[in-house]
Amino acid sequence: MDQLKETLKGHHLRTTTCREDVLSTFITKKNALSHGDLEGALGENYDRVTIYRTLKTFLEKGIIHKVLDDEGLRYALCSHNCSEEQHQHDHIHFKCNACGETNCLENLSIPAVQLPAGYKPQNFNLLIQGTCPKCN
Amino acid sequence: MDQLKETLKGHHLRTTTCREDVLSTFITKKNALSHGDLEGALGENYDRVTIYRTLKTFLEKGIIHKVLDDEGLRYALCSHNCSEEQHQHDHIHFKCNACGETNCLENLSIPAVQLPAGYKPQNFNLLIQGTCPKCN
DNA sequence: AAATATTTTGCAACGCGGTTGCATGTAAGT
DNA sequence: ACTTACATGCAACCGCGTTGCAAAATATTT
Repeated sequence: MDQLKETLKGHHLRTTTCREDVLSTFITKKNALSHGDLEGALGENYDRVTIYRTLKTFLEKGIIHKVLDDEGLRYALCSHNCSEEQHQHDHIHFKCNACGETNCLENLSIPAVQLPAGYKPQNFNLLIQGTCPKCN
Repeated sequence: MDQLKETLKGHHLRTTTCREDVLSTFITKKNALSHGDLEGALGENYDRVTIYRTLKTFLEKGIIHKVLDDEGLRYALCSHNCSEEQHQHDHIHFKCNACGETNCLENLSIPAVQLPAGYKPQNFNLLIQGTCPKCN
């Protein structure tokens, strides 16, 4: 059975060509994508709104996660298989100021931070900006 | 001489009532503010556009900085006197999921992260979400 | 294989956040 | 007080994202 269909079914989603194409785009381009990126790649075939809705359902089902950015929202594949119930919440992303790409740094964990008394942290989001290996 | 006027002059800005009021709002409310927050507080007196432009100039002059958020852009006062040339770039912000407030954690420094080879970091932005002391 | 129930898509329209152009008003230097 | 340079208000506009609804596609049942 097709890999894409399998992933969609695993998250209790009907397989449609739009969902397959969006998922496929996330897999081949590995960096974080904005709605505009996807519209640029697939906009000929699908309506803007459909892409928005696809992103929304993928978010809800735990297939992708939001990526914080200083200039707009992006999305990236969840590494460990997240589901609707359980979600891996800590992320480190690196944004290259030269090429503009944002990538997840999967294997890093966020070091402990000494919070002042009374603060109860639930999840962490670290955005590091600089120059990536390709642009050095 | 007035504190507000002095700060504005220090950053080479003309003193206008709008700038004084926006700056004053940032000082009294201590948390990060969105444009909407400011419009709610001062909207009777000033045009939306003027508030946008005030935020933009404050950003450029180093009086405030952007605060990343999962649902929209906010701004907060720069702690150490930043200027147009020099800017303190590392920030830790805590967003309370209960009351919705976002605050800068000024005295913390971001712990070192072991980046893969080739990545050259320039600045760090850490967003921690959870529950703040007031909402515990 | 055909019929049904359910979900997804496309289209149009809308709302919100933010920006730009331009004429008027205001602050600061002489 | 006069002048110059900058700041404001207004109107219009753009882009991102959402919603309602009818038509199309998917999955399920017989």
